[in-house]
Formats: sequence, C-alpha cells, structure tokens
Amino acid sequence: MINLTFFRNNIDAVKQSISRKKFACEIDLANELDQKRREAISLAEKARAGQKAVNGEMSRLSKGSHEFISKVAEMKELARKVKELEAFAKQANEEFQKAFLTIPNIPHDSVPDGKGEDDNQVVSTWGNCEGDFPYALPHYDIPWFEQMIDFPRGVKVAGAGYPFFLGDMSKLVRALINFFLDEASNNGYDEVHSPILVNAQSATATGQLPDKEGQMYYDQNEELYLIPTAEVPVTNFFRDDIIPSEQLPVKRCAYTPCFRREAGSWGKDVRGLNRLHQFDKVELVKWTHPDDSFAELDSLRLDAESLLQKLGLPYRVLLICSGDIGFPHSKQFDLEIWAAGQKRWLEVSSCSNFTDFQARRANIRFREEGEKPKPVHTLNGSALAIPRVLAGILENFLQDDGRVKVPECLHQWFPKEFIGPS
RNA sequence: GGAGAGGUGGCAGAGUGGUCGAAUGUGCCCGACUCGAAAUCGGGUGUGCCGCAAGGUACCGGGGGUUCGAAUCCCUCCCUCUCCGCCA
Repeated sequence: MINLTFFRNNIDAVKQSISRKKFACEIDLANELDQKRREAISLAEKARAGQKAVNGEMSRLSKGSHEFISKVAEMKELARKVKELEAFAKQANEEFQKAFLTIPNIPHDSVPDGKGEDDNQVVSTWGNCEGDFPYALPHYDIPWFEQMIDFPRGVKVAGAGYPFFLGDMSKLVRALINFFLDEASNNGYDEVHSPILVNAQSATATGQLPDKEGQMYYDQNEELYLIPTAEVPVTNFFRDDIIPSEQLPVKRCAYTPCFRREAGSWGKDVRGLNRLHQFDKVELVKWTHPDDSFAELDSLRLDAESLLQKLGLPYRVLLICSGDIGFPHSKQFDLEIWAAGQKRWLEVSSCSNFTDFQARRANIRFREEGEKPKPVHTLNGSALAIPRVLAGILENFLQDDGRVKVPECLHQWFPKEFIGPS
C-alpha cells in the first residue's frame, strides 16, 4: 500500500499518477472512508478513556459499598456505548483498509505514459536481434523436440502445460538452474531454498492478492497457494521484521518451480515452451534503503542481462509503460530474448522496483540510528525463467546438422558441446 | 491423526479478574566512579493508531465472548514441545 499520510495530503496528485495505470480503484471512496474511520476512532477512544477513568476509581472502592454498586449500574450504559462505538470504529477501519488495498502503487516519474504493451519503450538491445539465424526453427518444430520434451505424457499425467523434460534436456534444465544460481551468488545474492506454498497473508503482502486471485493454484484443505514466483515466499521472509540499516541492501536469490493457472490467457502463444502452468525460475530479490532503490534496480537488471550475454542470446530491454506496469510496481523493466525460429520476442525476465508498496503491506522495515522504523524498498527480478531461455537456445543455436550447440557457460554442468537426438 | 503441556517485552521469567504496558533478572544505551577497563551505583531502553499539540488509545499467539473492569475467566483457530500413530 502507499503512504497514507502522503495519500491524504496529495489526493489530486495521487489520482493523477494512478490514472496513468490500468487499474480501476476508488480513490475518493478510500479518502472518504479514511475520514470516516478517523472520526469513528476518535469517538470510540474518547468514550473508552472515560470508562477507564471511572474503572480506575472503582478499583479503589470496596466492592460491597453503595458507591461501588451504584457505579456499576451507572457504568453499564457507558460500557454498552463504548462497545457500540468500538464496533463501529472497527468496521469503519476495515472498510477503509479494504478500499485502500485496491489502490495500486504510484508509477515512478521516469515511467513513460502508455496504454498497453505496444507503448513500452525499447531502452537497449544486445546481440543479433531480429537478425539472420540460417538454421533456426521454432523449437517445437525441431524434429526431435518431443523426444526430449514430452508434452503428451505430461497431459496424461497432469494436464496441458506440464511437460516432461527427458535425458539430456533434463540435464540442460538443471545446468541452467545451476548457472543462474552460481552467477547470482557471484553477484552477491545469498541463496535460499524456500517454501513453494504460501498462505494468503504472504500473497497479500507482495500484492498477488487480491489482484491475481484467479491466477494462483489454491489448496482448499490447507488454505495455501502454490507460488506464481519465488518473489512471494522470499520477500515474505522478512515480513514483520525490522532489518538493521547497516545490513541493507539485503540481496537474495532462489530457485523454485513456479505455478500459474494462466486463466484467460490460454489460447495464444501457448505452443511448446512459451507458456507453461509449471516452470522453473531463479529469482533475485533485494531489500534496500529508499534512497538507493532505483540505482539498485539498474544493477539488478544488469545482473539479469549479464546472464543473457554469457548465454549469447540476443535480447532487448523494455521500459514498461504506465498502462502495462503491474499493480504493486513503481518501475519495471522486461528483458525479451529474440527467438529466431518463431521470429518473436520472448519475455524471460521482469525486473521491478516496488518502492515501499510491498514493504508497507508486509511490514518490512529498517531502522536508522535514533530514528523510528521506516519501510524498506523491495525489488525483484527473474534471472531467469528457464523454459523460454531454453526455447531461445534451441531455436537460435540450431545447426545445419539438426543438433543444438550448447552455450559454453553451461559446460561446467552440462559437459557436452551439443544437444540433440542420441 | 490421538493424548497431554504450553505460547507474556531483544532474551529469560513473574503475574490467575481491578491502580498492569506489565515485577524481577539479563542484554543494550547514557552518566558517575576509574589513567582506562572490569565490578559497582544512578538513569534510560517496544510498536501501531487517533491528535497541530498536550495527550489519548490499542497490543501479554490470532479471532470472538463474559464483565462496570480481562494478560488473568469462557469459546474457537493457529503454533511450539512431550508421548503415541503414520511416513519421504
């Protein structure tokens, strides 16, 4: 959530900024409910103070005394009133909180205006983008593709979007995970292995709830969500914590499977590895001092970019426009690789600064010498999503002999020069 | 899954209906003593919300209830520990 004091004092500016985003929210209603809530709290607390004062007197009286007994009778009415006012204040507060929770984060000034993905800005490109790859094929059209990535068996066992990766392909997946994790460690991110189911409170803190309720798999028995990204459990590690300021920035990385129902988006771009219900991803997460978060976003993005450069995959960097940016995001960059077989861009990373939006929801704070605790800024980025990176490798590095050349940086974990039919 | 015990401030640990945001110890900070330190002594030491402020209010695992009044009694949920069962 955004800063309440700022919200109160800058309603018009907030309205203006948020109107740049695509999310509908009732700012006036929230503001109205805030005022209502404050009045209600004030009234309830005044009544309660009166009650407490009399109770203090009563505690000094002897229980059987006339004075005591008459006070009990007198206080019954006040007690009833206090209860009523407190219930009203509680309800007013809940109504406000609910409305306030639907207000998205304010986009940063550097975020360009735009209506949708067509208005995203290409910030930079690297490598042979949209260039000539003479032997490239869409990865799903490579003759031996289904020998190594078995979709029909996945359909039988689980459903569409849950393929098996077989033999060398499985090893290549593992090599990518190891490469990404080791690179992250080298860049100063501490590795964590996290839960892949989370409770509603965690999903709310990072902003998946209530915004993306229908996109997550849910276990009704345990009331747990399968994570759509490691961002959720990893960020929530510090929920309700105060991080000593000298520890900032905290940098962590995690490999997890990710689960997305992709409700509504099934039907387009679904072939092969482009969009799966379950996929592997290494995620980078940072908790930073508010003054440093945008600089940290740039370095986070560069950390992710360096992986693509080492893999030799051409890519472009998109600065996501206001109309396409996510709900809790302040600023967002996407990295898209050029998949030469499909002749299209594939998003393999999204690097974002959430400023204090998640930190307020999650109550993650830092404390500076002699100061009150303040919310940190949280950031995260994929580094990287594995199936689409794999798709890029298969398509771009396909040779005339039908085999795929494996990038050198993976040889430490995948000690073969080529992958293909055995 | 079953039976029992328990969840109090950074930590330890009292408190079983009233003056309790909460004894005491410990840790931490400031000061005194000291050349300096240790020891000792004195003082301080949570967070949120409402309020311009003074101040008020809330928080003893979460939620609900009883009562004029709840850390304390009742209900419920969660978690931890011990024993049993099951099991990677």
